[in-house]
Amino acid sequence: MKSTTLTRKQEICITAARLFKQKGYSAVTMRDLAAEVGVKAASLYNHIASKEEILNEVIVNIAESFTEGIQDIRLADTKVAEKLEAVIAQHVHLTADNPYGMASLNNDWMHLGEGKEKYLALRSSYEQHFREIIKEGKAQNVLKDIDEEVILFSTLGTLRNLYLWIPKKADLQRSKLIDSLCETLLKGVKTA
Amino acid sequence: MKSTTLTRKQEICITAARLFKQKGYSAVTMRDLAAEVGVKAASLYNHIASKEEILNEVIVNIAESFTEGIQDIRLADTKVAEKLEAVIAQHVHLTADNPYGMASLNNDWMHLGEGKEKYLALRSSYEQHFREIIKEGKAQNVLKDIDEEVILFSTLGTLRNLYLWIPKKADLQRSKLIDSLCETLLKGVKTA
DNA sequence: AATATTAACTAACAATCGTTAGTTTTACAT
DNA sequence: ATGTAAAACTAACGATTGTTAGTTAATATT
Repeated sequence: MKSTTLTRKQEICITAARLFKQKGYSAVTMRDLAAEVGVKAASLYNHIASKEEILNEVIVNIAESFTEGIQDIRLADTKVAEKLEAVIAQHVHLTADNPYGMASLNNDWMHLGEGKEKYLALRSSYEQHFREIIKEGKAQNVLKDIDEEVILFSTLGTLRNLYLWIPKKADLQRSKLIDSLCETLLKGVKTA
Repeated sequence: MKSTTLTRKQEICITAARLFKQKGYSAVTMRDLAAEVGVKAASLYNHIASKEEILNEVIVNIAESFTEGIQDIRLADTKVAEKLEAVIAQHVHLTADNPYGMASLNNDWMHLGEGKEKYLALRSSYEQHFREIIKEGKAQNVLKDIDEEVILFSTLGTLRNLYLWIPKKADLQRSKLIDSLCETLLKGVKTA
């Protein structure tokens, strides 16, 4: 049943993510969502088990992409500087592909039920991989001797907010954006 | 009636901000809030007019502090580099003084009713002042020729997330944090 | 001590919430 | 054409929402 056209369930989840970004998970009712899909609320339950399952669907997939991606980057046989650029590039790409989902991931993860532990584990793992790359950079003297946590959260802080302005700057090409972010985010922490 | 001890209304708003950070405005019920204050839900209405008024109280005050602050910074008779550092320092101070309120400001402003326009105007004004400082910096060749919007949102992205990790790093002194952030955020965009 | 004000309480309201049950329509394979 | 399964519908449920009404206890003022 793999198809190029969207499953109804996928359509529901994509629409839900867009609404979640606008008002937050708790403020979006199943009737809101149904109206946006063009259907009555009860009909949604032919495709999904609960409101919470939608949130899971929206968040966990992205979280997995991020964590798997940064793991590959970290283990790759490349220089630290390239790894850092690759992390930034991954953030731009995944965010541009799904800015609404990123909003949910950032703001509504606490409303996950069963999946919350899994999400938190993925996020923790992501941050740990990032930290290790930074440590490697400092050990090789590629990065300045700035507090690791400051580097980590300063960089992540910017990257996690990408979802807020990538949609506004549709004209801004990804490659240009990645270059600018590398310049802005990395020049302050690199030694050379 | 000015007093050093907290008004009951202030206590309610402070408690509310803490809950809003944990679960978001929509997911916090008046009964949740009342229980946390140690009172029944109906009693809250002896001090506040509505749930929405609490959100207004929480958000608009901070937004005003930010906008007034950056206006003073911009108009001050100091070098651009010092202005940028002052902006970062203000963010650290206001966030450390009220991390819960900052969370509401970032995530729940869309649930403002009557006060939403005012908030949006304040935010727009804040960003405009920031942009002007950046323009000044580029004109004086203090800042590199990077897209203004990238500089603005990259820096703001980090600063707006401060509320998430300042509470976790209580040991990290403000002055040290400000120095690290100036180094991390500004070295990438400054010419020298 | 008597009075007025503040702030707590109980009880309940209308509205809306996520969700379920039961039924009808739609679409497709035979 | 007929039968079957997917997906839409209407109606309603119990729970919870923000809020109001009416009342009582505590505090301050006279």
